[in-house]
Amino acid sequence: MELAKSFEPKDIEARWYPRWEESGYFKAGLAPDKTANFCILLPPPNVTGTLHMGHGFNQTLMDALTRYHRMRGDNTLWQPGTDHAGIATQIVVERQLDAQGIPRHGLGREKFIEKVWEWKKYSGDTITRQMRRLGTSPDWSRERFTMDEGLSHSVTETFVRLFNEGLIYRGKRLVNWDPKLHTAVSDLEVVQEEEDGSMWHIRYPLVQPDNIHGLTHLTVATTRPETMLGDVAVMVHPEDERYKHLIGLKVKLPLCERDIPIIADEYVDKEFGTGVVKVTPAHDFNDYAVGQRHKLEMVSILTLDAKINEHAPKQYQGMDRFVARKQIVADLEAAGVFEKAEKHKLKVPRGDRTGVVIEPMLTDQWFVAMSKAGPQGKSITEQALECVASGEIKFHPENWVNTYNQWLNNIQDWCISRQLWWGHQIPAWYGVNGEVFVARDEAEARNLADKAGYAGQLDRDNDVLDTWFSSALWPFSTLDWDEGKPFAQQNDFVQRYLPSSVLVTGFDIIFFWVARMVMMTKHITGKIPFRDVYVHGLIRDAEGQKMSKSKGNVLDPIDLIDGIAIEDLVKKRTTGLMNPKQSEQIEKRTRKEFPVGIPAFGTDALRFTFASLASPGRDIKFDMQRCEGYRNFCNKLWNATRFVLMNCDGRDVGLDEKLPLEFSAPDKWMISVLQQAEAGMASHFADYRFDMAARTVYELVWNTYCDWYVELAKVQIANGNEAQQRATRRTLVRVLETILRLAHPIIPFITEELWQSVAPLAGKTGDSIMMQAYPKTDSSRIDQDAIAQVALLQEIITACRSLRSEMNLSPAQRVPLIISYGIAAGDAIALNALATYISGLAKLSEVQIVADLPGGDAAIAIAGNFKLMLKVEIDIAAERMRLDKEIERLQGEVAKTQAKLSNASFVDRAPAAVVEQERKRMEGFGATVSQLQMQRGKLG
RNA sequence: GGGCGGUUAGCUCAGCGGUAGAGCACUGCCUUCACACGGCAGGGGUCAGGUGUUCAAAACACCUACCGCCCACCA
Repeated sequence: MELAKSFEPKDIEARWYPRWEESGYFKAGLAPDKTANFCILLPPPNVTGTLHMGHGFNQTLMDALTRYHRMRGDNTLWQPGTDHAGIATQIVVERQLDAQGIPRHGLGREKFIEKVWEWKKYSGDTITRQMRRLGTSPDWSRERFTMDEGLSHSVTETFVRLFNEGLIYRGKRLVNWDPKLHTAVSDLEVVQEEEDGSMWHIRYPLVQPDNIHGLTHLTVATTRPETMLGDVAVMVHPEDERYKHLIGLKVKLPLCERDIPIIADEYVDKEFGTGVVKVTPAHDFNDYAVGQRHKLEMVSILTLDAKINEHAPKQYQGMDRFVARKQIVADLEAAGVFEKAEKHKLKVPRGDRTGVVIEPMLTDQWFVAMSKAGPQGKSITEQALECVASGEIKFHPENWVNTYNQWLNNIQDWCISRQLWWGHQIPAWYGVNGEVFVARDEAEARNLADKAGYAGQLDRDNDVLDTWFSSALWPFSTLDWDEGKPFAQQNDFVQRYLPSSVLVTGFDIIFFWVARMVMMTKHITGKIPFRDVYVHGLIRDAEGQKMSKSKGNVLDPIDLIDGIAIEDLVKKRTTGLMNPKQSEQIEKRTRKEFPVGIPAFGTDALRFTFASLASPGRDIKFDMQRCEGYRNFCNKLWNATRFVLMNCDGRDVGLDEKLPLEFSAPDKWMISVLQQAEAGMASHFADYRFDMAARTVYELVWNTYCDWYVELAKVQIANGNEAQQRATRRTLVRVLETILRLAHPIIPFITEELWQSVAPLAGKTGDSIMMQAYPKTDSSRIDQDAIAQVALLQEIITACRSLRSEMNLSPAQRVPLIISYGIAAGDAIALNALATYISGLAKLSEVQIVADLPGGDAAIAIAGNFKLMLKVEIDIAAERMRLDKEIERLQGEVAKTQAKLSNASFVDRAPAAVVEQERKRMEGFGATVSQLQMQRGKLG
């Protein structure tokens, strides 16, 4: 069976994935003989559509780890699943219904949820199909969804337990309200953006005359004049000389004609604005706190869709908040109490999903008490901080601990109720008089009600939980944790895989998800959710921009795998836009960036790209050219294998251990470098340095194996005796087989395909590379002598090739080389052993080894202790110049090392090895310079 | 206001105390019997600036400039 001339990934991928999956290779083993466990939780993708590049990146890294540990022989579980993503999914489905002219409310809750489940099926299937295309190897038989029965059970149990522990409570609080979605959102779902606005100065007339300073009014400054309709006081700093005598008096609230008190509060900054602040407790978080302190009334003046309500003067009722703002400013002006408007930059809170301005709104909501001590005597926040402080949970890179701690140390209670339809309905039932019964189901609620002496009707809370509430339970809910049992009595999977080994995630969800998993898992199970948190950067486009539909710069990982024609790409990017006006610009940009579309790179090339981009840092610019480079790399590996098979298949590759083997220095060198690469891979995987792992493989395959070893092996096969040829073929095959296993976690498809042909020649049996042992380094096979010999060989060959190139010799033209070993006659023997290699790789007609170079004009180079002379006609003037240049460069080096060595404190204080190294360098440079100068002298 | 990153070859980025590196791009030569998705040889950098620490700094410390991100209740 012969390999195709170049690597064509498509068929290979289509063939291997189903075979792996059907063979059950992805299944989490519970082999009793395996003691080490490895587990990764897939951050469940939202069922809002399809996977994007970020997922592809994240999943590639996890799959590499999973395959690595599986090959190492660990009991390995990669736990897959998807997230119902409450708000996000509801928005997607609503938008679809909208397009069909069906309003959500018209449909009714039950029907709507049916529609969402239909969508969930579609999206979930798409996601798992995409993951399969990426070659990921999670245990699909354990796939979970956050709204599965089992996981929903965990949600209810957790909610009830936290409620009973007093860690979940309900209350009327000021919360972030999204007037478009009609739901409360958490602090994290609000983004503060700096925008241009105005600061309006408004005069509030004093009710009583000011006998001391003779003021007639107080001027307040506000960025939101419409909220004045809900003002219940104005406040000043208690020590403010301008106003302190007015404290306790009243001002008249313009437009409303209410009298409101002047109060004193330290919160006021005397230097800012006018030093007088209006107080609107129902529509501002600061004012809410002030209101609490001063026991002020709360006047809510907005409806849930942010229109002015009945608590405001008639003329404003029903007006949208921004319309009302304009009207109010105009009315204030007319009333003569408007002083001025100044330009002002302010932070505007917007909903992260809708982009509309968030309104602080007084509503009944459920909260998790973040800082209240639970039954363990500590708050869940304290517990979460301790898990990291104690080192039980480690962040990689470490500095993310700061971010984590900082957030937890400033945390507010978590608003977990959402006024949505899609999600886990809150397990609380209400009596007609406001009685609250939190229970697992209605029967239990009834029971509680009976005990409390309430026999009336029970209505379940309509709200659902924040989607992150169920995500926070992911580490144990997916393992079928049984809330009724202690850890020791939990099932085998919990025993093995809680905590999991590592969480692989982007830094954007440290707060949303990572911290909350730690809090909830620790509180409910007593265990940490994972030992390591590997935090990676976020994939951006080639310009560093976030990829988003509205920017039209989204790339689909599948399009990089299969390729996509430009017309299709344009269509994909311009359909379904929220703002169709962007279409033209997006099309223009897309055509400019991808004039001919995207070629098919294949999964392996994409995965290799992801791995090599995984350097620690924040932004990762995705450059398609890199992908192309790694596609080329795959092709290189493919062709190297082709070469090996052409030379070894059907030949004696040393399978018979009784036959003699004669290993050369290059063979031993290759095996040595392989050991070093194996050690490198182990440490790179341990450190989550996928970039380094990819680089190690790249260099091993391309620079070491292909560029040097294969070329040297050609010489050995052509010139060696039987035992040497056998050893060469054996080394070629076995090193290649090992390389394939080393690379498999990153590039699974090509390595599997090639391994099938290479493995038998290497004496390996097995159905799949993914079930083979991962190569482990054996330092006893590192041969320093061979390494030194090949280094010299490379130096000589490179020097010859440089000379050839400088002489403008055609690669086909074979010329004679003379090497002088000078005074060290012993080196002649070593040289003799290398002569055939030099001749072969430097395209020489012959290699003469002599004590001293003959006279005559020729091209000269120095390598190690040897002088090399190419016997060719030379342009004497050019050769003089070349030598002068080289001498000059080397003299610079000599001067530099000389300066170092003549520095007494360097010689005294630097480690001896460093000094010795410098000395050697200088000697080397010095010797080379004098040799070259001699030659230069001959040229006159 | 607090915190965290970044600034290294034209581009994208490694390196994070001991001779400035890779990939891509660029130049020259080559259809050499694995690979033109290739081979060989090259050009290209006062490692943002400054001050320290050190025998030695791209790397460590401090400061400055610019870029970026996260958190935070200045109306």
